[in-house]
Amino acid sequence: MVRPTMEDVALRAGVSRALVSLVMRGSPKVSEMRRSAVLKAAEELGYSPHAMARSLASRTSTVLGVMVSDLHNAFFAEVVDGIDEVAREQGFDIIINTGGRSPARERRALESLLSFRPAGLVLLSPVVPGGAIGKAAEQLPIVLVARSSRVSSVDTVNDDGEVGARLAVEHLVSLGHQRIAHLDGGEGTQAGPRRRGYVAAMESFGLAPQVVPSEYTDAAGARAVRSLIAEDALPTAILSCNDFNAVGAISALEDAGLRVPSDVSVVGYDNTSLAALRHVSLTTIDQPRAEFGRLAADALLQRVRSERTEPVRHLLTPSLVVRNTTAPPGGLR
Amino acid sequence: MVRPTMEDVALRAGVSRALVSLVMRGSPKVSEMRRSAVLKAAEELGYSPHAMARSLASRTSTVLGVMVSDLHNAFFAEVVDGIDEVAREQGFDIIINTGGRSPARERRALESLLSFRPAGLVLLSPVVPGGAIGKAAEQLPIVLVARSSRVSSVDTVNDDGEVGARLAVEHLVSLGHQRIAHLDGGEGTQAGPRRRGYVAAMESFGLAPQVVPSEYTDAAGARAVRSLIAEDALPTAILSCNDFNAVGAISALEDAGLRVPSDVSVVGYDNTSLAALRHVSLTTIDQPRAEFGRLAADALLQRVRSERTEPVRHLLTPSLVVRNTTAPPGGLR
DNA sequence: TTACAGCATTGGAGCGCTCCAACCAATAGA
DNA sequence: TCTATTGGTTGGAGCGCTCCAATGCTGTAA
Repeated sequence: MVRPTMEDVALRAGVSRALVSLVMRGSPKVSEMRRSAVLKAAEELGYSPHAMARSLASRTSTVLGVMVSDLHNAFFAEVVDGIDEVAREQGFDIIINTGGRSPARERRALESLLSFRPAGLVLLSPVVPGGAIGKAAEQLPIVLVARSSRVSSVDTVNDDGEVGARLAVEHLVSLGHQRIAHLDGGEGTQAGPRRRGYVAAMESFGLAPQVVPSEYTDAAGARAVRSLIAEDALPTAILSCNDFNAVGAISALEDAGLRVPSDVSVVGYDNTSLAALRHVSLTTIDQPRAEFGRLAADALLQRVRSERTEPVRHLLTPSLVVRNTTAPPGGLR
Repeated sequence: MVRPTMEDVALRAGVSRALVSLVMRGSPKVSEMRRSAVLKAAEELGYSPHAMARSLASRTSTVLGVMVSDLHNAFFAEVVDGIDEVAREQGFDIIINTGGRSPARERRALESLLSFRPAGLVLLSPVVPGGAIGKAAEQLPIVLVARSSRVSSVDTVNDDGEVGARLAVEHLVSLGHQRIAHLDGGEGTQAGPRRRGYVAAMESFGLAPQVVPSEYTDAAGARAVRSLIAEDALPTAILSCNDFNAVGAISALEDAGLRVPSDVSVVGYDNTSLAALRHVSLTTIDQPRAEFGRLAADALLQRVRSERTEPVRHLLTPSLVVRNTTAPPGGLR
């Protein structure tokens, strides 16, 4: 249960502690003979450097902290993959902590992450108030993903929800739809841009927008569709605020004896793994998630290396993924 | 960008560094007067303790490392929730790292986690060879979740796949099914117990087991069903190795013009959020995931506090969740 | 009065490492 | 021959903290 230290390795290799340190950091000014002797001793003892002592002594860190607001959402997993890829390439490690969607828990996660004095922090769709982020940003570089900020010391990476919604509308219009409703995400992150993009796109085609209040869950999607049916206001196509909502909408449509896509077309948003299941096969808007992560890590590392001080605002363009829930409206066939 | 140290707080509060340390650790032997003076100074300076320096000096850690083999799988998110809950209660923090399902990456993640010298480690369904785990177990307490081990210094928490499979078979038999096939998980973790439980349960009812090779994906489930149809060997009920496989199976059945559950019943395994979607509404086997996490954290903390040395092997009992993909076989109605 | 607890407080050593100035050949230049 | 130069190596200080033995106090018993 007790790990060997540099001192032990030095003793065994018959050199000084400082020399072991040089070898461990891959310094070029060590003779081949000593280097191999040190490496051998380290191997035999099962030595590996103590990251904390190292970071304490060097007053630097090779760790990037990542706070994931919700581990249950696979969206973030892919962003983390992107971050990890870039961090690894540049010799950084990442540690993750989760906020469980609750501001209090998130705050604690942030504190915990900060107590490790990482080189920088990526916050994935955080729900803590902006003030807390601004305060943390005084201590280290911070990048926000899927959340905007006006703080100039903070970089942001987001998808362009307006473009995504427009893509969906254009797709539906090109299929011949004119009555297209939007099941709105309400307070949810990114619901605003998606709604605005939908309304703008509809108006640009001279069509009347129909925004239906809803939420980011399948139950909410189903509820919204039932209310549309009850009011006899069912359109020929639906643009949901996300994939879960879309799946709920589809199931309510089917319950009502309607068929997707022959009677009603449905488009989701996010291209979650759910959408790709053949049983669902949902037409949806894809966001380049891994790219989010890569750009976030790049931006962060630039700040860490003090290569840049002006903020960066990445706005990535989403793309349309056509599957089997969209078709021309029934009347046109 | 520079955080204040204990020295700064001590200076401002007009006390010694050691006294600040006592206050920060909530020692009872500090006069109320000094305590509030220190707290006030800390507050004003925005001081928070340096976790690494603390752990270096105290030769202890209040951090638990968690390695998640696959962040994309929501299964682990709930286990992490359970770990987090218990750790927090007992004054520990957790840091997460991910192995991305690849042994090489996982090894690196393990190294990275170890370099922080955490008090202990929870490995969620790791794919690294047992040797690496055993070696790490010489350095700190380790608990394995969703993976078994014979190493006596390692605790394990698993679900009883045999019981789960039996529950599914019993449910189907009670509905009147006699021809029940199992779409097998092959090499996947926990596929073995599930298969054994299925075979044993079938035999205990005097029924002939029908094990069909498959995998833990929806595409594999669909493929397996198509091959059953092609061979004219379709049973009246299917027990899939997991939920994804089940959803794939359902979609292939529907493609073939069969209806679920009136023509064929399908049971999944894992009770993922997918299964709960109304569009899917899958009968499945639920594992107490958060409980996995809680037990794992408890076991780990016992070891950390040296309260126990003999290994613990938790085997949790799963339960059946009946939804809308199972019904009596068509012939009986 | 002295002695002795008991309590709050403090300085110093040390955790495992990095960094720096100093050092020591061995070789090169004059 | 003497002085520089260079490449390799080393001891010591110090990162922010904890822990411990020692210190100064007050209050109480002898």
